Amino acid sequence: MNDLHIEPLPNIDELDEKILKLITKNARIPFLEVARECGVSGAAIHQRVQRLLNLGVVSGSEFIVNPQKMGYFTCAYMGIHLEKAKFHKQVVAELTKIPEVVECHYVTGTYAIFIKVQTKTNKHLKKLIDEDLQEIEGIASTETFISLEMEFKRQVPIK
Amino acid sequence: MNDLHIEPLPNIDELDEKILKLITKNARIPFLEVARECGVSGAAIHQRVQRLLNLGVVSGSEFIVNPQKMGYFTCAYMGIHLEKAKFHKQVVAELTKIPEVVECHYVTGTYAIFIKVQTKTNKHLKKLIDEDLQEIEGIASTETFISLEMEFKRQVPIK
DNA sequence: GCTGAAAACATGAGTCC
DNA sequence: GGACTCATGTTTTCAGC
Repeated sequence: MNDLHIEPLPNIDELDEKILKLITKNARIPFLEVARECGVSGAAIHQRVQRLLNLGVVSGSEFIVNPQKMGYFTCAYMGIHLEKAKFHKQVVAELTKIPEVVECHYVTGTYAIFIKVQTKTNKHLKKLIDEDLQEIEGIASTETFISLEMEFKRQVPIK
Repeated sequence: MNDLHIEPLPNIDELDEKILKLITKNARIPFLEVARECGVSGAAIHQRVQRLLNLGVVSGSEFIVNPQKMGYFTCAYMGIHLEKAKFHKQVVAELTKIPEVVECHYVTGTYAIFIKVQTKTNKHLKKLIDEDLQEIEGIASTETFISLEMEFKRQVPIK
């Protein structure tokens, strides 16, 4: 995001929506199955998906890892206070280097930065806070909200 | 999660890790390509992925929608205070019905519930707060952190 | 922007260590 | 148990409309 232009939204027709609904639930669904549902050829689906990728409407596909099965049992959100706003960029650069930080947002309000972390245990989280986060130059303080359970997670509504 | 047992972690060997690294970045990568990278047959990859699915190590696959391209320009995190803890379940049930609420966590600390919302505009967010959230029985108050920019997002580290 | 056909790939069954 | 081969159906590409 190096410019402030507002680009017009891509035209998404009903066929695109139908395709999106299917492929956002299962990235490896056979395109022929999508094609049959939509009453067009498999190649048409392939072209549409390619177009949606080119437009940036979909940014790719992922297999979703279950953190718990990988031994990451603690999930937490953290609000970060900075000493000065100008530290923002370098703090984000440092946060990027910590693999347990899985999400990072520039926010307004009480905090300057908001992150999501996944650690193996609560002890691991404590270590991350004390040894990694508090050592980053520019971070004044942090506040932690431990997620005891993720109730649900989904994507933006498609019409 | 209806029981409190701690299950042993699945055994993930180096081949599994190599596979995970590839398919979590691109769910539609040809398994034969993965196979070539790993020096095994395509069927072996297919079997391994199937096993990882059965074990729950991966919970499926998704094409990732870019909210901005769908006209959802405002992203916010919200902390929710409840009048009483016992309202928890019914509040979550109500939140589930609001499609703009894309994530919902049961948390400890300042808030009882923590959510992520995607709305088209700030005005849409205001409307959501005033007309939807504040109307839910059991919600005492909410606090909003608007994300001005998502700096990064990734999955749990795979070794 | 869609179709149809050909080459590359995914998937499942059966087989061999 | 885990990987291989083979057969069938799917994805992907591209010429043609």
